[in-house]
This record gives sequence, C-alpha cells and structure tokens, in this order.
Amino acid sequence: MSVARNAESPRDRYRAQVRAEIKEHAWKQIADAGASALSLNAVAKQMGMTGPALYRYFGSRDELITELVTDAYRSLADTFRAAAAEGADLAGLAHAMRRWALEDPQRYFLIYGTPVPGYHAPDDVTTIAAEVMATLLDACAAVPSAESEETAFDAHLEQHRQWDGGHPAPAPVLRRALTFWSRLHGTLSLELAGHFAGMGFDPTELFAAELDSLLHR
Amino acid sequence: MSVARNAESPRDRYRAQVRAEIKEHAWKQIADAGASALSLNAVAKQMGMTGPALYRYFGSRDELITELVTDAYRSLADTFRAAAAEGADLAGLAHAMRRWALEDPQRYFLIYGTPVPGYHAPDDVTTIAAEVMATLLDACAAVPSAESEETAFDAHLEQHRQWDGGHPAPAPVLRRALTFWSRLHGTLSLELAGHFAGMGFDPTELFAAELDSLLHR
DNA sequence: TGTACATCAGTGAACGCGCGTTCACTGATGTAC
DNA sequence: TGTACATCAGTGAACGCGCGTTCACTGATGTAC
Repeated sequence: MSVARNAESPRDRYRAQVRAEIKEHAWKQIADAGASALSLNAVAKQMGMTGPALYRYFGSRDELITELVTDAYRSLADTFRAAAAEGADLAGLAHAMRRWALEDPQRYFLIYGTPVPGYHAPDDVTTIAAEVMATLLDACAAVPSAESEETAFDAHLEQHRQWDGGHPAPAPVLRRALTFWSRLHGTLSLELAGHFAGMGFDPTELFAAELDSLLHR
Repeated sequence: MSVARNAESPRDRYRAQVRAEIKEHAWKQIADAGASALSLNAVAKQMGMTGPALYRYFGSRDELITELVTDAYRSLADTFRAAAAEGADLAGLAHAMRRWALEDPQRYFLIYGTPVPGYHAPDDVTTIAAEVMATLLDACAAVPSAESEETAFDAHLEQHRQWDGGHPAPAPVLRRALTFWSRLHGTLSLELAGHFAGMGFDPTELFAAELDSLLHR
C-alpha cells in the first residue's frame, strides 16, 4: 500500500485529460443532433477508441450526461459570478447570459429545454442550479429599489416561499429574480429554437426591450 | 374503374379510425417518455398489431411525428379561435393557452420545446404555425391602445418586418403579440419543465403577474 | 541504474435488445354483375 | 340473392443497424526495491 498522496500522478493527469476529451466530443455530438442522440459508442469511435474503453472514465451513459448537465450549470454560474465580479449590474448579467446561451444553444437547452418526463435530477444538479439562482438573487438585491407599490405577486411570495436554505430575500427581490429569469428565458428560448426565423426583426432588439421592461418599471 | 365518389366508404371510415388510434397511442408514448422515444414498433405492439402494419397508415416515423406536430398546432389554433369566438380578450387567450399547455405538457413542448438541430419543418407546419400567430395578432389589434409613447422596439419593428403574407399589423400590435408570446412562454415553459418545483410559490400567480404586466402598462 | 511487480488503459468478442423498414404472403372485406 | 373478382389490412420473416454494457485478455506505463 502506498502513502496517501494528494499530488496528482501522471496517470491522474492523463485520466483527467481523456475525461475532458470525451466530454468535448460529447458536446459536439449534442450540438449536432441533440442530447437524446448522444451515443457512447459514437463518441468513442470519434476519438479513435472502442466503446467499452469509455467505461474506464464514466460508469454509464447517464453518468456522462449528468456530468454534462452539471458542467453546463457550473459554466453558467461562473459566467454570472465573473460578470458580477466585474461590477456588472442586472443588465450586465442579462447580456452575459445571452452571450452564454448563443455560444452553444444546445448547452442552454440541456439545462432549460424540454425535460424527459421520467427523469429526476440528482442532488448535485439541484445544488448547482440553486447556486445560479443565488447569484441572480444577489444581483437583484443590489438593484436600487425604485418601487412604487407592492404587487399582488409580491404578496403571494411573502407567504409562499421556501427558498432552498440560506437565501432569505425580501419578496420584491425574489419577484425581480423570477421575472428576470422567466422573461429572458422567454425571448431567448424562442430565439434559439428558431421561432423568430423569417419574421424579419432582430431578436437582440426584443431581448433588449424585455430587459428594459425589467429595469425601468 | 369505379365512379368518382366523395362519400366515404366503410373502409375509409375504418382507416380514419385506426389512424386516429395510432396517433392516440403515440401521444401517450410521448407523454410518458418524450418525443424522441416514440417508436412505431412499440405503438403497434400496444395496439395488438405488428410493426409493419403501421406502414399502411403512415409512410414513416417522421411522417407520423410531423402529423402530430401539425395536429398540436391545429389544436392550439382551434383553442385560440374558440376563445376569440366566445369574445375572450387577450387575457382570455392567455388563460386558454395556459390551460391548453397544462392539459398535455409534452404536446406543448413538441411545438415550443427544444428543437432537433438538423430538423427543418415542412411547409404545412410553418403555415399552421403562422395561423396561430395570426389569431394572436387579431386579438392584439382589438386591444384599446392606451399607449403612452412609442418604444425603441416599435421603431425597430417599423423597419424590420416581413410578416408572412397578408397580415400587415401596425408595429405596436406586433410588439404586443411578440411580448405576449415570449413572456407567457417564459413562465409557462419554466413551470412545465419543473424549474419552479420546490420554490414554494404558485406558478399560476407568476403567470397572472406576467399577464398583468402585458395589459396594464 | 536495473530489475520485478503492480496498476490500469484499451481491445475484441459477445450478449441481448429494439429500432425502422422491405417484402411476399394470407385472408377478410367490399364491389360488380 | 348468389357468385366472381378486386381491394387492401395485417402478418411473419428478414435485413442491417446501432445501441449500452460485461468480460477476459494484452500490453504499456508507472512504482518499489
């Protein structure tokens, strides 16, 4: 038995590298044909390996997908945090989110797209998803509250909320975050799905208008 | 050669009935495991038939799916038209749409969910999709225009529009329709995808709030 | 520095499965005289 | 009303395919003395 070692061995480095390469090819495949078409054998072939080899790196196809989902959430969370760290306000977050989504639409859809009816996400995924929300909440709390009146929805939120641990935000902040999320997801997902194609206008303008509706009202 | 007959023969009736039954089972399967899991063989088995039998009714799996998509659009269009015929205003349409979506979430997602990257919809589908939009535009045009000022997005729409034939609506009406669609799709799709689960509030309230934002501002 | 051993990445064969789709056929149903 | 014929729904076998996953193996890489 060897001494407990925290330092990474050459083999560890290699493992990490191959794992990353597998994921990269998996993303490419998802971008080409959607997540449901992701095939371990196809990924292996593309890497010049045989299918079973991948089982050294991922326990199953589901495990791979779960990790891609987690990575996607983490990437979005990082994008938000980075923007916030550079002093971006809510509008800044919105644009960062849009850029992130346009960068790889299928990555966006893997998270916020059509769910598979039976599937239930593992805890890790739920946790990291909540982190994204937390970053958004922080940004919403920082907005100067030029609120005129309390809305009916605020009143509802006041009474019905069980925000996952440690983030007790006032109702108007919660409302702002939800509205931000929902409104921007609305334009963004329709745009990414191609539903505005052939209508002639620039989706960027609609996104900007919706963002505006969030801030100046 | 027989006389040209418009009347439906018993065989025609039977055909129509079996076609309908196939679609019904297909919908059930989609509801259970998503559209990508739809299998002709599985549908046939569920009906007590063998796979090849279905080819009497549909040319291919793709043809079946295309017809389901078309039916979904038609169903939504009918829902809108029926609501409009009963004198429903924009809010009425919104609630009709929500009811329609909740009735069968996967049907909603088949239309407005994650698109398959390579897929391009046939013309029939595009046409019926435009019909849905047309109904929405009519309802938007009927709203009394309590507009204070012209928005920047209105100005953009004024110059960039190529609405598919015969529906030259003024920019503010277009804008209202797009905002309606995008905002309600935002809340609705997040709700249907289960992203609000565990947050404690009632999605109906958020939907109502978003609908309110469309009407009173 | 060199040898002996342990680790482990990747292969190839195999399993069982379900898929979409074609084809030649059978038997029931409907039609025409 | 009864017989001859045409239509056509559905079967069963078959094709070729790709999938996820297991298993026993080989050979290269890294480790310990």
